[in-house]
Amino acid sequence: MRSDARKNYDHLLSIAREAVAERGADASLRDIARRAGVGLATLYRHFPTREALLEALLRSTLDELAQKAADLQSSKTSDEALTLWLRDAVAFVQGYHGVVAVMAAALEDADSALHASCTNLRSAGENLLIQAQADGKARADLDGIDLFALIGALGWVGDQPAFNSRVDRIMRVVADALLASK
Amino acid sequence: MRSDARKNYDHLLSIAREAVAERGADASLRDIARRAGVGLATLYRHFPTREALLEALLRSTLDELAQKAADLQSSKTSDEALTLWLRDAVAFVQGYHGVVAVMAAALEDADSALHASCTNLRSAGENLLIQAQADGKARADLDGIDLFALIGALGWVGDQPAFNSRVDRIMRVVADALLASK
DNA sequence: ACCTGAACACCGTTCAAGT
DNA sequence: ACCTGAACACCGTTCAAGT
Repeated sequence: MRSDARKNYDHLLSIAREAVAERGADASLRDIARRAGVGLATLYRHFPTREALLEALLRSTLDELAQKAADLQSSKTSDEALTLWLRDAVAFVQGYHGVVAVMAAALEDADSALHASCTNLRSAGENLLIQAQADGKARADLDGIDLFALIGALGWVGDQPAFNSRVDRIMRVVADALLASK
Repeated sequence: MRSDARKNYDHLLSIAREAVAERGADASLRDIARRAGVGLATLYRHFPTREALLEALLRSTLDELAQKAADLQSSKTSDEALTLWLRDAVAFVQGYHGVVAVMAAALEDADSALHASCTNLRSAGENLLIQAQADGKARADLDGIDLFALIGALGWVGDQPAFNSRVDRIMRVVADALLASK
């Protein structure tokens, strides 16, 4: 990449980070380009789709979250690991309004720029779930996608101003449900 | 209302019903007016806000759902009533993409056209929850707003194509969590 | 190789002008 | 009393033209 292009790329990404934190996953791309002082087509050149932009923004965080699952798995009991990771995953999802809907779509769309990161994340959570199930600590009738859906649902709850203050409590209810013996 | 106005009103409402069923709660108002063969300002005259349109669309269904809660309360045991009503509420929410986010906002906004219907619905569910709690059949650490949030969360799950097939299962998990003894 | 401005086809919302 | 068309300020996406 040419150095002027690199500079635009980095600057766009940092402006986009602010915009997505403020406005959520469907922040105006036009506005991001404008605030970055760059032509709109330049944004499209670097990030051909919204998913590509979000992927560049979130990849490292998503990878860390997946890594965290592996770490917990080797350092905690399976039920603790699942509970603690759920808390981390929900905390992440809370940080970016609406991003989890995009991630849910990416899970099914192999062409999405976010597909690999999301599949990786699903798989990381799935491993925790499987271990807890094998230990008889988690409900046997759920899989990794259900776990992803539950995290997404908690993200949605947190995105609603009316419910935002209740996320922690509702998350505990969900955690209890996951870890029920049924 | 003049008879030509009444005709426009009714026709707009029936077109809007189709559009919202197809496209969800943020269906294009412009498109609704166009399909109804009416000027856009005519739509705004009859329904000054999107909430006003949704209210006209959903009021009777929402009232029925609240009534259903009362019926179940007097005909079933408290835990059965809560489970059955949850199922109905989730089925409703599934029918209209994104509508539950608007309803969540309306719960907090006393000026919203949907405020009364949503408060009424929350209150109906709350009664079922309180009864079940009094019978020691439901978790004591949740209230009517939490119940509303859980229904909304299940609506969100159903709105994601990747998760849609899992709604019933996840709803059962939530129901079990609600009815846990904790 | 990279960038820009303008174009196209959409929105929601408001308002002056018509009957 | 009711309706319409046009205007305004936004979108996302694409593409010819510039350096």
